[in-house]
Amino acid sequence: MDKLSKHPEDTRAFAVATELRATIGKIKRKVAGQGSAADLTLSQIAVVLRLEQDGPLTTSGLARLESMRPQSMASVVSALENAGLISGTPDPTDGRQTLVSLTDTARQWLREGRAARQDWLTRTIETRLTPAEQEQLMTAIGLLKRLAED
Amino acid sequence: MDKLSKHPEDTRAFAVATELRATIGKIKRKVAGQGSAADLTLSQIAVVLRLEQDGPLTTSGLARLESMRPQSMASVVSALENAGLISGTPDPTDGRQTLVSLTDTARQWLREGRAARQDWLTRTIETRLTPAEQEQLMTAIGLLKRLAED
DNA sequence: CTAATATCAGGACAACTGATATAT
DNA sequence: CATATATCAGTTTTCCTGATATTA
Repeated sequence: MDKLSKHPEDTRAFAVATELRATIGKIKRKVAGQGSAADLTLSQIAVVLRLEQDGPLTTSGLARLESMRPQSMASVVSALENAGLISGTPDPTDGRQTLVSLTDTARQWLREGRAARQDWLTRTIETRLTPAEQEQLMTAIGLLKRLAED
Repeated sequence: MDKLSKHPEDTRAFAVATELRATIGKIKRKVAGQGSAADLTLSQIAVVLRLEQDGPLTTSGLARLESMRPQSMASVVSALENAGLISGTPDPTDGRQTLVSLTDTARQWLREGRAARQDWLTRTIETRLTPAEQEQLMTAIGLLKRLAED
């Protein structure tokens, strides 16, 4: 086979990957630099969102789903617990596990989008992108999620 | 005005922002976890790309363009210098400044996409997205860049 | 005994802030 | 003197690895 010779698709994917890497880095810095939504980190927001979609999970389960070590997830979870957004209850059938779930505070926060107007990223998406472009971006986020799986 | 009442667009932008935050965090961890392209960090790749597009720049100029402190950019620049991808020459007209530019090695690296086939992100984009989806993603990256400016 | 979960301890990295020296 | 650049030093944040206890 000539798998080692140049393929146009290869270079295209490389260009997309390179641009993506550079842009993700910059956005992440921007977001971290601003106060951001209710002062949650990217990982913390990911956990809240995950619990909303999938229901109660253990720390290890969350770690697997978010491509993170259980020890790292533990600190994210404890930060959210201190913020009153999640609470853990021991699993009655398995003494090792602690099931983590959203508090009513967290659900209300999500439902009302309370932090939306103070959130730099939300404001920027609102002001710099047309509604059509916002939908385009949401579709692309679906593609990014696919890349992040496995 | 009723700017404080609920606007459907607000919640939509907030949803996009929340999904984007969560997904960016996960992708960044994935990319950092794998070896990645020639073992450059996201910031380092952003700098190489920036120099390719805009030509030689000072450390402070790069910091401004990438939304980073000059001190932080300095360490990125020195890492790239050690890797032989950029070189700095003192500005003859302004003794304070050092102009940073790409080496031939870096240009060749970009031109050939040499690291493409060992690069996790490139491989994943190739295998998990159709060519049409890759173009869709590239378009969305343009939108993300717009968000990251200013 | 093996596997999975949680947790404690220490470390690496990339960004930050503050302070200082130098050149314009 | 005011401004801009570069750099030194210390800190924070987020994630990592390694080791240990506990439960299934």
